[in-house]
Amino acid sequence: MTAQQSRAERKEQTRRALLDGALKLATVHGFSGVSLREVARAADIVPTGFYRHFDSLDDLGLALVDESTRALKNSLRDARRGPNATDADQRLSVFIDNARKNPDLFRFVYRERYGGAPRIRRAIETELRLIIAEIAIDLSRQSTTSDWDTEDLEMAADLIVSAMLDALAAYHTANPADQDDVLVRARKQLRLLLVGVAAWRPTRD
Amino acid sequence: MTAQQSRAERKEQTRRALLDGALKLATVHGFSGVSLREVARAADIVPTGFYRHFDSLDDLGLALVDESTRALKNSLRDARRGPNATDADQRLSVFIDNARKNPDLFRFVYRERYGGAPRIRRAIETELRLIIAEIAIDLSRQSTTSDWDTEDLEMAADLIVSAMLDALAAYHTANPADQDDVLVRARKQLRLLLVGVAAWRPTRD
DNA sequence: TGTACATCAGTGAACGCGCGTTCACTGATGTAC
DNA sequence: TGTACATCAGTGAACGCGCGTTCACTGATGTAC
Repeated sequence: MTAQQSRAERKEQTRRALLDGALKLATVHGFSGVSLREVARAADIVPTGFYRHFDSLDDLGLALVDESTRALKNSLRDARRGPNATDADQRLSVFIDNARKNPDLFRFVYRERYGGAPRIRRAIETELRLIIAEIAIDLSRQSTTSDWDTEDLEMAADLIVSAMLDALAAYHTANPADQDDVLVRARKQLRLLLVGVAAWRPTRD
Repeated sequence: MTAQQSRAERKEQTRRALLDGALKLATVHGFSGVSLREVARAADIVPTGFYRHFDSLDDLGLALVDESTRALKNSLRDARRGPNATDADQRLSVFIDNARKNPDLFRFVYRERYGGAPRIRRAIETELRLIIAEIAIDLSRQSTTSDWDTEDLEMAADLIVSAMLDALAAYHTANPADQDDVLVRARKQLRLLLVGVAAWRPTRD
């Protein structure tokens, strides 16, 4: 071996370039508007070289689902574990700061959640359900939810996750001058949701 | 004039067939995955005939934004005006019943809201803002919101609209056996939101 | 360390296909007189 | 009511283009001895 990088290392680099290129292109016209040839071009390989890395664009999309939902999960965990994690405003700030570091990944989640191809939509829905379950467990530690069952905890967690994704979408859409307003609104929304959780009582129906 | 229908009437019929065909095709791979030729085929005209009705697929898409957001607005109005409109559960039932009558139209709204082409996304966002403003006015009539300003009313209305769209998406995705569970959850979510609105207090920040 | 062979990431030509759009057209519907 | 002309929804051929996928290939990297 004479090169600085092994064959495997360079293959991995190309794979990353394909993933990054596809993610970037997906922000323009959505993932289903991305072509294999475009992605190959972005990664500086010939179209046929794509197949050394993925069986199809759909497969690459599923890899992006993995990466993007992992990033989302980690950001939400961070938000719950950071300093002052008991303060909803602080939590939102940590989450948004994280999301800002890799906007394309987060955009991928909320865009493809409903807008994508069936396989990708389903994969995202599955991952979101896991994230929701995690947040539900977190909610169950609050004193006001001691008599809630799992289903109710998840319905509240679902509301929180969707609201955060919507807030992120609004944040990305707003022009820079309005982004602070979007954050203020998102903060109020999160507070309203938590107030709702504190006041809501399960009913028998 | 010898025919049963005037030229204008038949043109209008073809236009409808184009809109309906495009809407149906959009449920499969999203509106940006729909081709002009497919749409023409669905309406039983030759591809070039399309241009007698729309300048481009994007223009047809904007017409669909109009129709779908109008349907959404009307359903939400219905829900607020029906019998027992003071009962959140009743409201949700009316809304879902309406939505069930034309699932493709409502699906178009939540899919293209984030997943669509830029012009379409922007058009939907504009229409949703109007709907949110309408609901905000409605919220302002509740006694608990007497000291809220417009911005706060809209942040709550925003939360309600997004939650309803998410609930609809979940409803459409669920297999028939689970759809009732989805409705139960949506009902609880709406109640939680309204409890939140009743308990939330504007803060000065 | 040197040689012979295997692996395999990326190449490049070629294919058939559906796409959006142009253009000149047809023939039924509509209008003026 | 009848005739002559205008309108215009839909036609059909043609175009150049980017697409996904096949295939046999090259040459650098890796491995066995």
